[in-house]
Amino acid sequence: MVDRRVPSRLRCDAGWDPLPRPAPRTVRPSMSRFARVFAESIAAAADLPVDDVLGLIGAPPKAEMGQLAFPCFQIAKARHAPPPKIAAEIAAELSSDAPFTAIKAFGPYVNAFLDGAAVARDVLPRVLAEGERFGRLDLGHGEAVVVDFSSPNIAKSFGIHHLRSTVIGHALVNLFEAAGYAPVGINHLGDWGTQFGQLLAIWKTDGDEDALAAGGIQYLLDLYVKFNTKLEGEPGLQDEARACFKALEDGDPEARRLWKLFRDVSLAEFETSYRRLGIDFDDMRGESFYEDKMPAVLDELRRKGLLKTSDGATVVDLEEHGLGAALVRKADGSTLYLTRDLAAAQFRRDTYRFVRALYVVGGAQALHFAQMTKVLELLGRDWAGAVEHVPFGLMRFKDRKMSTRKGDIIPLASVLDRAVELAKERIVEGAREKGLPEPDDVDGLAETIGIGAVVFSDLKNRRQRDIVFDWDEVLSFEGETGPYLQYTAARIASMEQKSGRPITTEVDWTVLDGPGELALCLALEGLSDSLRRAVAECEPSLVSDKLLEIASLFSTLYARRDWKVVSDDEGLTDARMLLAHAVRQALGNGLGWLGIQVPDRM
RNA sequence: GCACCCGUAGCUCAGUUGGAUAGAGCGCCUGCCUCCGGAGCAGGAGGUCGCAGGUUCGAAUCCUGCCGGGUGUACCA
Repeated sequence: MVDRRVPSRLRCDAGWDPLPRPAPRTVRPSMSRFARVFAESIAAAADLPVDDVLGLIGAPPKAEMGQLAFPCFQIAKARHAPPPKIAAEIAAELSSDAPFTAIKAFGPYVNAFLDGAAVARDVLPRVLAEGERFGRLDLGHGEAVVVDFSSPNIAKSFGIHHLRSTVIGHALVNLFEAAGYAPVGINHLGDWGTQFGQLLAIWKTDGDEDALAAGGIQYLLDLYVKFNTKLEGEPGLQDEARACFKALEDGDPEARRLWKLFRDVSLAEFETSYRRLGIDFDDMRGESFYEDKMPAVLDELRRKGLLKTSDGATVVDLEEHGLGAALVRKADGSTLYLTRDLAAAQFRRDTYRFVRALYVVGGAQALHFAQMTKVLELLGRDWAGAVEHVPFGLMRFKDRKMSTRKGDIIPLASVLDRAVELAKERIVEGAREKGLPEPDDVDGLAETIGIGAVVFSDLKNRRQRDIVFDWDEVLSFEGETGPYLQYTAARIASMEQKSGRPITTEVDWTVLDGPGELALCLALEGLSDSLRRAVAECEPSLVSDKLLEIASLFSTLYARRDWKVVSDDEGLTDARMLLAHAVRQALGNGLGWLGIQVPDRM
């Protein structure tokens, strides 16, 4: 079975070096187009390569110090002069033409002040024109990237611990799509393996098809727990399980029938959760699909002299690479998940011709993927470097230790249900308090908001961190949460409806030259850069951060007494409405990439 | 033992391709609904960036060694 999250207990004497990472995906953390203009003029003034300058440009700590900064320490050192002196000299040579209003030295830095009107005139029409395409990139040129994610075990319930792989993987699929790749979302279902034998073994004594039909996956889970309980007093049961799995492998009709039944029952429940999360896989092959493709892999390994026998088992010795021994066949002749993953990797390569193959799987399995990549390398696959484990931290639980063997899991559905329930209460309450009519589709809205909260609570964290599951945090709608972002967008949608004026770019840009508007336009401009970094690092939280920044900057403006979007001044209204609309567009696009819907009211 | 991940405010986390006085959210305290939706906004208190060295004009960021937590380390997946 392939449950990617279940801890493994392989043994390996030596440690291992992480494989060299594939070539860097990006060259520079490119900045806005304005940074480039700034860099070009500095490069000319100081006689330096533009790219070197661009790499050094950053943002000053405060808005009063401008929007772009160039530190002079390095050239000062090369030219044996004090940095402030160099900065002053460069600043003196630069003219502050548009889009800059001023360029001046601040100690050892040369800082540029951008013209808010010029920035707005540049950014906002693009947002309007590009609409849903705003922020997207063409880094991938339509090349295929396969993303293996979620990959739950059949016959076990879909727990909260599956959330991480599922939402991170889903976000990555969308992010790669937005960056111009052709992603293929793959759900590598754990529908094969020795644990199926356990289920079949306990079924013999305790199985009941009516109960299965009624209880669904919960019943299978109960059986699984029952097996483990019974095993303690009856060790022979393990052999029985092995025999059952053997029968399944050999095509015993009754075993196959039951296996298919278990599979269908489980899939039905998984589909419900996937549908709620808006996830649609491109490829749902289970491990069973690769059964007949493993002999070819083993054959090739043997032909290339990579196999060794060790204690009856067949292994690829990776000791010299610090990766221990990779087991590809057990002493009893049956295969392991490494063997299946090797067959699957080859199949994916043949089928999709990917340029990157991602595995969104917990960090606990780093060794497995390192071994897999190394074996592919030894087999001479020139695409081995494209195989990439995208690890994420463990989900732990606040109060208690969770044990799948005892059936002690929090079903994902119950977390979603609770979030949706709270969202519904909030909507109804909110409508009453504000004297607004209750929305037509309260349940649909609650679903969008509740699920948005759960999904974002995961995606705002950097992938590799372990996260502690905390109901209060996952179900929070305030602060840095999905509902906060949705709410910001919903308020704007509501204004657009009320104003009744069409969004236009025929506006007086000078009314948008305040520091708040400028910061906001630069944040909007930065959305695609967050996307660039997110796909380079397989890190959705980079987009989450940018969205929070955009929403927060807009909310600050919005809350000001002296800053109303809709006013008697039609010119001002049109300009601010365009800005607000751009914010809504950016939030909608970014949240969409993260797999979160945006309602137009809440 | 060895390897990998993590260690930043009371809590949850940004910041980690070296750059200016280390930033948010939650919680706590103070304000803000005659005015576009308060799921919001503003302000305050709160920090030896795990510890100790080192490199550097400059270190939360890079290097070394420790400490703490997590994970992995051959017939489960």
